[in-house]
Amino acid sequence: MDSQNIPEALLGCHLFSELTELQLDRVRRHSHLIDMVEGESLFFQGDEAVSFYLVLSGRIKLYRVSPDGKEKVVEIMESGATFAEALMFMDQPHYPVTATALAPSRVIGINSRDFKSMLRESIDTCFLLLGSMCFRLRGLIREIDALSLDTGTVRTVSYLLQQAPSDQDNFELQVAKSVIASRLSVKPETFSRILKNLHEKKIVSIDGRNVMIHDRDAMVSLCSG
Amino acid sequence: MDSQNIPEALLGCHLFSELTELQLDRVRRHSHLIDMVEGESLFFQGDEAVSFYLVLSGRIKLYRVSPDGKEKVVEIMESGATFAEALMFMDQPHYPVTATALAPSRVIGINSRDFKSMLRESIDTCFLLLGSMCFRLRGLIREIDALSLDTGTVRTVSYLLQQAPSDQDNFELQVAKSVIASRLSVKPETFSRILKNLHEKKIVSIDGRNVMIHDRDAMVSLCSG
DNA sequence: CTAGAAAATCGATGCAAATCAATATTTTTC
DNA sequence: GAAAAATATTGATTTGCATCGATTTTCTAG
Repeated sequence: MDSQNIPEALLGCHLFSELTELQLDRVRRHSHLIDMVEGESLFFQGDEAVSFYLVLSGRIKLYRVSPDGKEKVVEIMESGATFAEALMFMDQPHYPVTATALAPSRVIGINSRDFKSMLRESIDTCFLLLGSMCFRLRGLIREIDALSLDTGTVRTVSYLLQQAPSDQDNFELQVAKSVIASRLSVKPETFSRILKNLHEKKIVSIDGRNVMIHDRDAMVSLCSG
Repeated sequence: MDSQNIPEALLGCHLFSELTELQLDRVRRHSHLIDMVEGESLFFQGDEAVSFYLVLSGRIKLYRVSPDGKEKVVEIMESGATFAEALMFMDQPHYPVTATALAPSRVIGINSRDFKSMLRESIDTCFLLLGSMCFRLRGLIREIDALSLDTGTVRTVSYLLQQAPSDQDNFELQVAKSVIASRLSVKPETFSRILKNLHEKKIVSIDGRNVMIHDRDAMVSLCSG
């Protein structure tokens, strides 16, 4: 894929849906395609934020590292998702997280400065961006809720329910358990024990990355008290 | 204060600083002044979000209630702050928190729908709003950090440092300890014990709502590992 | 296919914070 | 200024999760 194809990829993305052909072309000229191998990092926490990103394929984990080296996965971005676009509006933007590929991935990097100047000509896109930031805010509030009011088990069950296709009880974990554990703010050992416990209670079956939900009702009731 | 004075109050607020006289006037016509007594609620979690708010005086706590009735204070809004403005950009906006006055308070409620339509004519205000949402996002990420990586003691010390005027070691807690405890996601009992512990270590003195910082360095080093 | 590395699991133990229960203190109200 | 109500503190106990160390299982590269 050469950069001529970037506009097509952009077309599929909500955020660019209100742009004119001319504007899209301008975005394209200030974008670059990046192929990443597993383990490769797009940027590190604290780096100056010059671009934001759209995931075309693969999976990128966004995580924070505390002063004493502990890491916490904030989010796992999949195909179609954009990230770091909110930073455009900060005075001195620095990435608040590190972005590392969990699998071979392809992303488009878009120059923030240029995109921002273009935003001035598309109030509709501005509104889309506001909408997506609002959505993200809501997600973070939920996360805070979960961290302060729920136990690790409840967070785990919510995660499984969220991952499970609503009409199917059998599915595969898309990322390593240790990554999920970090995402849920529990240690891998604890995560393992929680899954074992759910297994013993015949609520789910776990076989490697394969998950089988046996008792959805029990899971739902676990989440709501 | 009658509603003629609303524009003046608005002028002091960052969010309205880029509006023309005409636009400000339009905001005024779709705003209403609300006086609240302590304990009165502006809206409840789940209510349809028709307005956003600017605090003129007093103090408003924003908190979430879990299905089993536990409550968690997300934020305490003080004079000059706006809140719920992000919701404007949601499809079916419902307040994600309950807003209750902690003291007699005066707020301005601004109709979201109207303000949003006006935003279309002020891209600068749009950008301000994007900036403030970005700022809020950053705050929430920090909060998640603190909840998943820090202990209650660290969160407490951070809070005290944040509340303390930088040039003064003596200050007063502005809200009830139980509210602060909820804000920090610890039980009141635990908060009390943490303060006692800090006192025993001669790091702070606590006398009722009066706080005296003795060892700022110790506090800073507690926060960074 | 196999060796080495990485990830996941398991058992034992320790610690932070919640819970339950009782008392003390401050604030409000008449 | 006393009684009532709301807040805050203290003590004893339990719970959830982290930690550490040791295996076992799964992945991956040669």
